[in-house]
Amino acid sequence: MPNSTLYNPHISVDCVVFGFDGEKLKVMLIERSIDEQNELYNDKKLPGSIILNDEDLDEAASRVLNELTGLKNIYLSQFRSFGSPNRMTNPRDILWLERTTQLKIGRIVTVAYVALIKIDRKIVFNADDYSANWYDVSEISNMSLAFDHITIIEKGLEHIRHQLDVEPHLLFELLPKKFTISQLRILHDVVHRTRSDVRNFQKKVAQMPYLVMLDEVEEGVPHRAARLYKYKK
Amino acid sequence: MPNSTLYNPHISVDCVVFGFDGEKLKVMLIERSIDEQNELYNDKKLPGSIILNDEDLDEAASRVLNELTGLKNIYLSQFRSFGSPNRMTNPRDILWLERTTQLKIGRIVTVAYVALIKIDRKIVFNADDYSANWYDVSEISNMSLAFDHITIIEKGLEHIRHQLDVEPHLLFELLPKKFTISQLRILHDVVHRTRSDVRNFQKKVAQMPYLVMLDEVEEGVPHRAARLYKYKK
DNA sequence: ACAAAAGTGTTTGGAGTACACCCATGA
DNA sequence: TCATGGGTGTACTCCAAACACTTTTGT
Repeated sequence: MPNSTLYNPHISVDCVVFGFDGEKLKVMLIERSIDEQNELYNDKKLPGSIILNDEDLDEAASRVLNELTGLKNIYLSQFRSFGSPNRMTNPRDILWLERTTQLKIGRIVTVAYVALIKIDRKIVFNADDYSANWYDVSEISNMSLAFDHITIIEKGLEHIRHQLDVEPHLLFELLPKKFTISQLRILHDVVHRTRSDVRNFQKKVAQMPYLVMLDEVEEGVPHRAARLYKYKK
Repeated sequence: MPNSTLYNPHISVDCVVFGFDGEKLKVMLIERSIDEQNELYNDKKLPGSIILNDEDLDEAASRVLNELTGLKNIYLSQFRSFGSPNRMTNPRDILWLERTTQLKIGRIVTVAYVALIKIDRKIVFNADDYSANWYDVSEISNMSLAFDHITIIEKGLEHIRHQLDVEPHLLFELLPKKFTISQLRILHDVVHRTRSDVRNFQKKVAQMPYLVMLDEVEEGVPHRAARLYKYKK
């Protein structure tokens, strides 16, 4: 549990963790339960934490992801900070914060990150006192989330879309190690909200030096098996 | 002077303010003098401030710019936060902070903004206890700046270059209300570090719906006067 | 044999790039 | 009249987009 000499209770990090299940773009959220006058209230929040006193922001975000998933070397990129005084106005959020941190909390400015992870990695959700799940990004706007986390997810989505325009190879962070061109195309279309032509896509992909064709095909599909590829450096 | 009930001494904003003098891209820096054991030490810093307790981050950045220049409606965009514990390790910076704020200071996380302003606006630098000047961005790397402000400027420059790729009309924030195509081209080339062809540039510019030709030409030039344009919405 | 997705070329239009000369003005 | 920058058109290349049929494999 947080301790006031270790933690800096004025600054936090939050991670918008994206994944791809083969069809939809997903975000990882943590279930939160608050006992409020004997009523149990459930909602969701982003993975995050207030920072440690001797910790850099990037380190804090890595720590959060590692504590959550057990993974290291996840693509992680800071995209924006949120510090409006009204992000702390919901009494439920204040109550939850003071209970979980055991600290007196004023305004917290949060530094937001996006992370990209391969959903197929066997993720060990550290489920002692919470559980985490994947949700469609399209469902988020109807959900009940803590603080201003809906806004943070929306901005994170915008950011990663821009970033994927600039650095298309980041798509590979979301795919399994071995993948088919269809999977890559579907992912590309999901993030760019387009429907690209199969032939033109093959052409474009053929010019990517970092995409290497393997001597393997997919297995267990009820039709012609597609060739597998991997991302090289 | 800051007062601990008004100010939040854990979070600050810093502004990387860009301007264009017709030839070079400039950054605004504030002169700082520190009296250190009877030696006067001079260096420079970005305009910035710790935030007020009830103030949003964007508001704090606007306030800083307004206090500095007297202007409102300046283009301002948050681009990154800096919170490494070592940004506060120079004893000169700590000394300066505690003297100017009269507060006990631990680590400060700063939220950095870029701003674009028209250098021709008659800026009233609020020069009671400091003075501000424009410096070539190319000179910055050899200068002595407070905290991690060199890094912040470099990242701000990267950010605004990207942003100008995405939103080319932001260039007009740096030009006077009325300008020539040459001025626009030179500015474009300075920020993109290119040398574009005059004819091709005219062609490109002719397709910008928001660029309107005026019935005026520049004055006082020792050669054929160029047509003036303005930026419309 | 059939259902389902894999894989494969050509044409066309628009955008970017390269390139050189005459024009208007002030000194 | 000369020096200085202003203003203009054409040809080529390359990339993006549109578009339909044959192949492979499992059931």
